[in-house]
Amino acid sequence: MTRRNQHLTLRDVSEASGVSEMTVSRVLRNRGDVAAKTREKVLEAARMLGYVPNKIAGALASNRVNLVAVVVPSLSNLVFPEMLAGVQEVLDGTELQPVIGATNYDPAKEERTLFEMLSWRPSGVIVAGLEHSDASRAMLANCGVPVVEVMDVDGDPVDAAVGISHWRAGYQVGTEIAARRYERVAVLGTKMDGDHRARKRIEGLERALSEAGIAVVDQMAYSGWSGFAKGREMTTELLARAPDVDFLFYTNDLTGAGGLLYCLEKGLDVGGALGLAGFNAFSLLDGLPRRLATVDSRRREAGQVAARIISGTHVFETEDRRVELVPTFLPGDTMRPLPGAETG
Amino acid sequence: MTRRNQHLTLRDVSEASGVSEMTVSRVLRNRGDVAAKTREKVLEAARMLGYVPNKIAGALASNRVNLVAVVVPSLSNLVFPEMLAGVQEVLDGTELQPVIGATNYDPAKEERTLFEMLSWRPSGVIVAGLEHSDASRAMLANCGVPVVEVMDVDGDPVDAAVGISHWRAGYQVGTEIAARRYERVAVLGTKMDGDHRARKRIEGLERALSEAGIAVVDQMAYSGWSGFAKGREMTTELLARAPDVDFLFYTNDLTGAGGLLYCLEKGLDVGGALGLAGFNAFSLLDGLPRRLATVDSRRREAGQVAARIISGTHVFETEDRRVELVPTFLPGDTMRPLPGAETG
DNA sequence: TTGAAAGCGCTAACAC
DNA sequence: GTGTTAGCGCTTTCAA
Repeated sequence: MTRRNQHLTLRDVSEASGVSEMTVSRVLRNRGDVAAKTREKVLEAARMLGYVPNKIAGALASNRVNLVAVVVPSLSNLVFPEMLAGVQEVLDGTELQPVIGATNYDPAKEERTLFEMLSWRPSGVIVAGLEHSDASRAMLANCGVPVVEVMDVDGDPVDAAVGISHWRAGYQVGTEIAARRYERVAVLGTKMDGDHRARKRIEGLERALSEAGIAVVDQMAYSGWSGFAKGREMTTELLARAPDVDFLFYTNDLTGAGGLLYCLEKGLDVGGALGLAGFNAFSLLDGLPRRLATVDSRRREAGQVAARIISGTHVFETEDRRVELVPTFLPGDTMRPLPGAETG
Repeated sequence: MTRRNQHLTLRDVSEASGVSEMTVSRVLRNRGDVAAKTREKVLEAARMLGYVPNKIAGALASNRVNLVAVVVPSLSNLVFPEMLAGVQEVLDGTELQPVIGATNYDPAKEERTLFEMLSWRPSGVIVAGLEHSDASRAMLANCGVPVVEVMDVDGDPVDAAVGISHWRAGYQVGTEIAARRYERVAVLGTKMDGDHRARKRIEGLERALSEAGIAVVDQMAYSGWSGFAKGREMTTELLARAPDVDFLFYTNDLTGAGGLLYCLEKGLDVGGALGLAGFNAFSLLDGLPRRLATVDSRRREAGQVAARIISGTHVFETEDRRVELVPTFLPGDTMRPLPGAETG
């Protein structure tokens, strides 16, 4: 063996089939006109040998890479896999392939991941959020391919942006709370610096409440991972120190569900005197004892649209390459009815 | 502009710094001896220009690719992101980068994804499960890099395998059920053909039960996505048609949690006359009204070990390149105590 | 310590 | 319809 490595090359297929490398290449890419008989010979040889093309060489020669870089903070938070599912769904109908990287909510890690991915010269970049380091923004601005910032539109996109406005979603929840005459609202959120979307939701909520003359009477943040237990803990603690609150807004459905379970156990009048709301509309949670009020943040669609933008099949309606999706408020069973609404 | 594309090349950096391309390359890779002054000039020029190296050309020239292909059935099922977290955690300490692909539990899609990924000549492959099409197995066997099949060891690995034995995990649950004198067990599982691990758990469970002379009195499978609602539905239906069952085994914690909530609402004697168990030990669910009996399937560790195998830092104890992790049974509060056990 | 030449495996462009 | 030639941007190798 004098071969540099164990991989087969076009040349091997060429020799095995008695067809020139170039024609072999054409067959394997379904390009140009190749005689049916030649094609057969080539495919047969390739199959027999178990030839796997070398995309690296192909990409270098053609200056085309069918990879789309997708950068998310985390895969453990379900919202990101759900967005990715939307991306994959759309890209599956194209030649493009997603390459996924996680940053752990760390801007420096994001910067490194982007650099690494851009050095593979992808055909597009999808990145969660609008907040990035200056260096990251510079890379994105200069990478020469479409860049879509997803799951948020509150800010200044480098190129395109797709998602809901978390600020407005929070604002809407605030108006719904106010309309239902809740008056002493507490916010149970996250301590994570990197979670800009949760922060924006809270800001929107606070604005709506303050416009309605309602106070946020208490606020609590946790660090670490979201789960039922965290929602329980926070709720226990919060109700202990502010027993007169009448509404609990959780920035996340999972902690909200934990809080809901806790409140039900304690026999609190959930959906009546005490209102509860989460955020994200995780379908996983359908089937809780009560449907938690929540907001569908439309992350799957965000992924779909982002993928369409990258693949060039999206038509922008506005000229600023921003696609604002409309979040859906779902009152569930944990907020009292609007005053004046009919009751069955 | 006569440039083919907008990307900067080593040559640009070379010209800007007045240093040969070769030396620029050395500086940018921290290779060989370069005078401190030269190094400075080069780094300065690269930074000023915003040079991003072209890994495609680099990989072709060096025949080295720092990518690890990771192929999983789904990202929506939390077990896979959790395994991926383990992979990422370990690879973060190396030069290697994971590239993730999802197959949607479809062997044909898996085959295509593997082919696609292998054509990028990764340094290693991590793939979930031991069941693959013949073509997939052939590709894996011949790809010339380490291949780790994760999250299962019941079968014949192509190369290395890391994970728990789902059969034995199921068997263990069965012995725990038998030891607690439950006698009429029902299994609530999945219809998905591709979910071999769930199937193996059920088989192990059935074996343990039959050895103990216990019948599986009913079985039910759902299709589609796992969530609380599915657990509720199945439980409702099952208890209607087999009201005398005394144990419900769910192949999945999420459906198990739905069932648990349902049974509690109905006032059933959960943890006493009626036993319940799920599988996977999702920490997200800590904080349910009762801790659901479950089994930790150690998927994060599986990812970690797989990544260590790929990066060459794992030392095998046996010679068959199989690492069997031991699942942990967690009785929670939904199974009655062992007979003869002390009660507080 | 630095540079020049050759070539990685493929495809674009053009010739036949 | 098929083959030939050149070269993608980098790294390996060897020479200075």
